[in-house]
Amino acid sequence: MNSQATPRERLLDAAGELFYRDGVNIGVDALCKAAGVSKKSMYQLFRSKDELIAESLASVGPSYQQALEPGVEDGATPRERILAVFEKQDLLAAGNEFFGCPFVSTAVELKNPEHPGSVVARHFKQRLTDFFRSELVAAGVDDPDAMAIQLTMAFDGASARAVVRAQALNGVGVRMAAAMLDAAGVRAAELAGQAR
Amino acid sequence: MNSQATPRERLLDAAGELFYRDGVNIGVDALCKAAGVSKKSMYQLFRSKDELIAESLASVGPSYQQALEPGVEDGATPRERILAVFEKQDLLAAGNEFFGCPFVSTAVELKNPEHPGSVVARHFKQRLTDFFRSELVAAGVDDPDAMAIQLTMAFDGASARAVVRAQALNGVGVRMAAAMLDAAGVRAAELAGQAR
DNA sequence: CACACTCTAAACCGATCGGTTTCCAAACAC
DNA sequence: GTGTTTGGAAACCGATCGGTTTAGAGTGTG
Repeated sequence: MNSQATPRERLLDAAGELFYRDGVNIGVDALCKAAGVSKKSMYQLFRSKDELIAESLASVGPSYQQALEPGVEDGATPRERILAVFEKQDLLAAGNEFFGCPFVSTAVELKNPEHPGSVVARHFKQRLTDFFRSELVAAGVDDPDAMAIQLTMAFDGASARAVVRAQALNGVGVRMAAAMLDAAGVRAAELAGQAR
Repeated sequence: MNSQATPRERLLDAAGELFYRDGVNIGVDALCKAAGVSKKSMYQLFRSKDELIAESLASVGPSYQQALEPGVEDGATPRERILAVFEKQDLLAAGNEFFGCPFVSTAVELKNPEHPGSVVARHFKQRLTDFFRSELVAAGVDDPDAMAIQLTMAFDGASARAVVRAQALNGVGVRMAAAMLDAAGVRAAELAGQAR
């Protein structure tokens, strides 16, 4: 295992997984047991369970983002780069370990928008919208702000569908995004922001 | 209050509200206290808390649906009837008592798709898709099934946005649905399934 | 060696969890 | 009147909640 990782790393890893899989209401005893860390250590490293929720969400955030967004070096078109996000979501949702977007799920479970975990969730959702927006600007669409918001909503709606139906998406998210890009004039053939 | 309602009705009402506002992890003690019903009565009326979750969700379902969907007698066009759903969602999300679609929230919190509450959630989400589909058929769109699914995802994505951002939607959901209808050729002027 | 530091294991705290039981008052039957 | 039923108040059950504390093993450093 990762027994040689520091207690903090083990806690953040276990928390990221268990809060996602079982919900934020899982007990700290089970959490510490899974992480192989004593409660004393946990409460030395984190002020409270709420803080651990927020920090673990912030720690899984970048990797979740990296799992969705294509790397900067990928020379694909904006359309392809945007659709790649929905294709990766399609893959994630097809697994039986999918419980929705961790940021949305956490915000939904916490209910309180001022909870530190909700603040982290808000931040990472904005980053996805920002990614869409920058690609849409490169594609030269008319209203990249509105379109980026709509793509984010399509993304979260697809997530919700996979959770509620407990089924794979089978491309419905990808096709929805593709239809939206079609309607906005972001064709497959055209290159990023360039004529011909 | 509704003290003259039966204990069952009081329980379902209180459960529908508290499970939504505080999450399904709220305790049965708090629930019974809010309903003015003893735990003994509750466990005579419902086999378990899980069953109460499912039955209360099923009991609020129709009213939530009725709050969103226009009545059958409303002589509006399919486009207007579909957009009316998003406009009512916009109103709901503007209130400070909005915590997302109760069906999606419950499914997300329960995690287990076989939980009776998850089954109820699945059922009511399908009914919204069915409503969209029947309107799209009336509007004569090419692929009403796919479009109904996409509108449902737009709806749930808008819900997620309102929750994560803890803000009103300010029409972003309505505009997204309108854009989708535009792209599908469901114009404001045309009447239901009739050539001019 | 002694000392300091970090860490786990586990007991402990009061509160609450889902669920059961006892007791008793009010409402009903006849 | 005497039953019977309904249902609320509250005690009770073992388990778990978030959080604190004690004890002691392990790992340095000097």
